[in-house]
Amino acid sequence: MSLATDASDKPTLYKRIRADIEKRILTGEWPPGHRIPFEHELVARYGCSRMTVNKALSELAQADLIERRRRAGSFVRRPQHQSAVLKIADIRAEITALGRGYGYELISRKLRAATAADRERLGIKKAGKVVAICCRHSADNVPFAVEDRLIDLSSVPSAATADFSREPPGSWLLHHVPWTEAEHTISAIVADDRTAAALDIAVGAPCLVIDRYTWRSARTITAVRLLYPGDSHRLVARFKGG
Amino acid sequence: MSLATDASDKPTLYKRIRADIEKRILTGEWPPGHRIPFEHELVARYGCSRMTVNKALSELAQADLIERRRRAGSFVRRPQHQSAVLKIADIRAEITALGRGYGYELISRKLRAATAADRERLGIKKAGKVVAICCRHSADNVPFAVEDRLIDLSSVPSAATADFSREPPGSWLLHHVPWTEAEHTISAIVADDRTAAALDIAVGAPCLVIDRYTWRSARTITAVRLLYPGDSHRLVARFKGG
DNA sequence: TTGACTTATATGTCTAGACATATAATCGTA
DNA sequence: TACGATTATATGTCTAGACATATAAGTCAA
Repeated sequence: MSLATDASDKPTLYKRIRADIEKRILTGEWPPGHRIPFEHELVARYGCSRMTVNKALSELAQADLIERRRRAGSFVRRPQHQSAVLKIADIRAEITALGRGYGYELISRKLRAATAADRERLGIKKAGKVVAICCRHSADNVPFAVEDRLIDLSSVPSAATADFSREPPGSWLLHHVPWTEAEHTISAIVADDRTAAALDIAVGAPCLVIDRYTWRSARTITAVRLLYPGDSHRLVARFKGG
Repeated sequence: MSLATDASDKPTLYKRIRADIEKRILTGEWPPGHRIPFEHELVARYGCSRMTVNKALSELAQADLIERRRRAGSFVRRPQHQSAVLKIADIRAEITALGRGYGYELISRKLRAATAADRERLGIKKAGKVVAICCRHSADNVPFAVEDRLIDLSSVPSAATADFSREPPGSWLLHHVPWTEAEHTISAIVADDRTAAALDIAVGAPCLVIDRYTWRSARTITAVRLLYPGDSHRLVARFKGG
């Protein structure tokens, strides 16, 4: 998410070249398929060495804004409408970023041998221990989301002794577990009795559901289901053609 | 030392350096916060010039895998909170990809001067004409989603004469409008009478809502609201660190 | 017309330097 | 001890070249 045309920092030459081209692409002046000037033409125009131009173009290519073809030149890529970047922030960070007071409440925490249901949810086969956590996040004392999480202790042994009564498990994991892969499934349900009570909404009110499975090198770390009041919470996925 | 994961294509040196580092990060060998070797150390290890090492590190920085700090060195970044790639395919393509029969039905199409509500929805101030479209997508003759769309004709004049009785507006726009930015907002509602009838579900059943605003260079092109039956449709967002 | 061969050329990668600049560390002083 | 000035150093940017390589385009023969 990097190439914003930042006017704040002093622009170096290659950044200016990159920004110039980016602007022409984004405004539609150079539509998809358009051949952008050859490196040697840009060298002449900006009066710099080829490496400088090359760096600008390489970054645009890495960002999928242009496509470079040997002997043929560099071309503006077609927008790829089928993907968008969905930012799902850590809930505490999300609420804090909104300038609202973050509240956290641990509802239950159980350490147990994985049941058949646990194993299925985590996609693991061997027996082992898990931590099951249920908690609630609130913003300015209004329920924001309820979280139902399972952590595989064989993947994250230190979660057994972590103090989740103060720190939300999501934040803790973010700081204790290195790079991961994850899959999110987003759906909608209507609130049942228990959910309605936890979120302080009416039974039958819509809820947004995010199921997230996180793993590292083919090993499931945690499975979590987040329930948000559907009419008040919104997930925003920003997309920039590419 | 490092084994090439793919022996098929000949890896260049800077790509090998980048891959070596990336691997150590992804496996957790170099956890978040870990300082990776200085450029001059990598220069010594790989026996190349500093520019070659610099190119590898710059790309890793552009991909947000590492953070570079002057005088201090380069450090492994924390996983990007939870940014995920959300695949929102063109609905026709999505249904076809599932091997199901795609059905499309134009419910209404109106060309009108933008009302105050239209202008607010599109975020435009000046008066102008818009096309309002309501349509339904189905898979194997089962309602899949209803679409409620507004297109700003001052941005896309050709939409006035496009034939939306055969081709869904989403597909049409994809092929006729160049580079865009978009923002998706995902929420949940319960079906009202009209929605329930259109989707052939019960009143009060949960629905997943996607509101998408598409613009080009600060100019809104189209605003669309898609309603899916919440218990049958799911959005999947896959995420991979880096 | 078609296929095989040749050539021209734009990009891909790399070098061995250079100076700029932000800042972590150190040192000196109040 | 606290704070301001100095220094050392890693990264940031850039140059003027070099050779490699994929491939569009042209050439020629069957």
